[in-house]
Amino acid sequence: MATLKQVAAHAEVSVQTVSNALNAPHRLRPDTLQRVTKSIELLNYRPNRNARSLRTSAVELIGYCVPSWPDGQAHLVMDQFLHALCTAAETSGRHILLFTAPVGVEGMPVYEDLHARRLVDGFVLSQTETHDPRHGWLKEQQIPFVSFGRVWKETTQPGPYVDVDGAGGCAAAVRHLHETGRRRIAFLSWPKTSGLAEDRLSGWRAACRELGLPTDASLAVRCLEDTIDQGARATAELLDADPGVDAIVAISDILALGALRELTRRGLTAGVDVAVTGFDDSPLASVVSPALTSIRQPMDQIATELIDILTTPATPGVSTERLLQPELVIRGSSAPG
Amino acid sequence: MATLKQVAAHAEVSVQTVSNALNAPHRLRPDTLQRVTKSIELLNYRPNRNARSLRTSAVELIGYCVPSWPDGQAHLVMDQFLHALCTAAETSGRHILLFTAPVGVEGMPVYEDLHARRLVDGFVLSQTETHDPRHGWLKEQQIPFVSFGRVWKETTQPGPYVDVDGAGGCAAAVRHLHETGRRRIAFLSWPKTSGLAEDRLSGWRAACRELGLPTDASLAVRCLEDTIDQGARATAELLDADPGVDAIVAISDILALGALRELTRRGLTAGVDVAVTGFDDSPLASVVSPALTSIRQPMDQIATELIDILTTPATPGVSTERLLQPELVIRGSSAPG
DNA sequence: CTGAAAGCGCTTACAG
DNA sequence: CTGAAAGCGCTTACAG
Repeated sequence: MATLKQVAAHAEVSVQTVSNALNAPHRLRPDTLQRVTKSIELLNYRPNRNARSLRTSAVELIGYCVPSWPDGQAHLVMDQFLHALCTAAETSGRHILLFTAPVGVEGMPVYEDLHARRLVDGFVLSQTETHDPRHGWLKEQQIPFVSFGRVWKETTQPGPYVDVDGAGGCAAAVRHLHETGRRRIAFLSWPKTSGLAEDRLSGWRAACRELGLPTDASLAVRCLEDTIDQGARATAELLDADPGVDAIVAISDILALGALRELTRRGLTAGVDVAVTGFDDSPLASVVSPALTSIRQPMDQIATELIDILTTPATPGVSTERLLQPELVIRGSSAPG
Repeated sequence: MATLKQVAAHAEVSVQTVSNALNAPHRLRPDTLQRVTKSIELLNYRPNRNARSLRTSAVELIGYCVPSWPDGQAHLVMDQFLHALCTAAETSGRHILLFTAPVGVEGMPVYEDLHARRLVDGFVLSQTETHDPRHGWLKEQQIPFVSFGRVWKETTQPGPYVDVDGAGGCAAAVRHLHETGRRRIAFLSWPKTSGLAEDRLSGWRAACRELGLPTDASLAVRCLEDTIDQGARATAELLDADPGVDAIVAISDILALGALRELTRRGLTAGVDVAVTGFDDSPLASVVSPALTSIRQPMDQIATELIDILTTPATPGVSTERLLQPELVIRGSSAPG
């Protein structure tokens, strides 16, 4: 493995000059630069990142805690997110370091340790929970971070974030359903304790009101778990109580799949008799039949913004609170043919 | 941020002694050790990993290339795998570094670069393909790696691997179905070009023969894509051609879900009229109704073995080719009630 | 059991 | 535009 020193000897310049050739090429005379570059290639030289990091005290590594899930709960878009995050990090010359940590405040010593030992420069948080304690903790410790997702039920956000406008997404789904002739649109939701659920629900309610559609309490159903069974059961209750329902906006693809199953069981055709939409545009959406209309989070953009915020020094006038618009992907479950 | 030097000054010993307190505590007199330990805690000292790595030229980081998937293809157990891999790495004092790379041999410069710049000590490969070029390339470059999955259609494996006995898993599924009274067991597979598919298929065939069950060519159906639609279509063809089929072993959970859908469509009850099994025990398996019997890969053990092989110096007599047995998780789709 | 010293491979003021 | 030198924070023979 060649070192700076060897390259310098080979090119007959000082190590400083080789370093400059790599990090500030404009400082070299073109002929010197070319000579040095040639030696670098010839010796197949690669700067040792550890030496560099030791000197600059920047490791160009970003920590991300791999979520762990209760049994049967899937994170169907995690591979999309990780891929996007990784790509965005690489575009800025960085990489993602994965780690595990206990949920909540118990996990914070792990974050602190990784940062103190200089394994990472900062963190990307996700799976933000209502009253998530991590953000405030990291802020207090002055450890750099950015959050994918707002901290719900806080008056002010405890740090920079990127998030998707769930209310906007659900409102767009309602408008699409209205345009295609639906007039009694139900909402399949999660428990009230979820800030995420309340956000999305509010989008459904606002859009329905705007369009003069009903928003009876009975049209908004809560599922305790994010499973197909729960989605199917809630749909059954909904249709039993109110046979006039002609569309269902589900807060997740999984619940939407449950709705589709219940429709099939009743001999109804999704997209014809009752329209259904999901959320996340997970791989499942395009794999069922009819394919599921779903609200897609712009993963690449999310990842780019996260890395941008984390790696750009705070600039007055540049907001570090960014709300992105999701995209409604229309398929057969809401628009047959 | 405290340094070794500061801790040494505080404890009134040399830096060497502090270093020993951390890395070889048995070398210190108990009272010295205690004094040093106290100073470490008091100053909240954490060794700088970059300095250590520069000195020892080991970064304790393992590279893993995040797979990217064609649209609609999900990797439903990737989060389980990553979580297990991360945990196993941490148990050995290491971490996972994520990166992206082009598929096949085009990606190799990325691997080489990461290793040359000392961002990682070695690699864990997965998503092994038939005639995968990566293994041989890394071996030639003497870059440490271990593979999750054999390289199919090679006579000898080009390096250490951990894999799951797909044939054994499918054979276990067949035996379970036979025990519960099934006598005409079909197999839902992928194209012949997939070594993985041939392995699993061979287990189905061997177990059927052993039990005196039919293995007609018409009982083994190929699906071109791993989608629910394809699984449903193949199941329809199968049942049309051979109404006597009373069980289906599917090579993936997705295809199994397709089979379940087709059974429902025909008014048949999965687990009663026709038994169905899947592969991977993905989160989907427990989310459908009836829940899906599936062949579970032992992710924690896989991850532990991978990290063990990668971090243990080659020892004569210790095999670095490890084939693990999957576990059949029995649910309603093959055993109602 | 403990200490003084060299060196891992870089970057960066500073001087010429 | 280029070079000599210090130093980032560790580990590790070596000597006492």
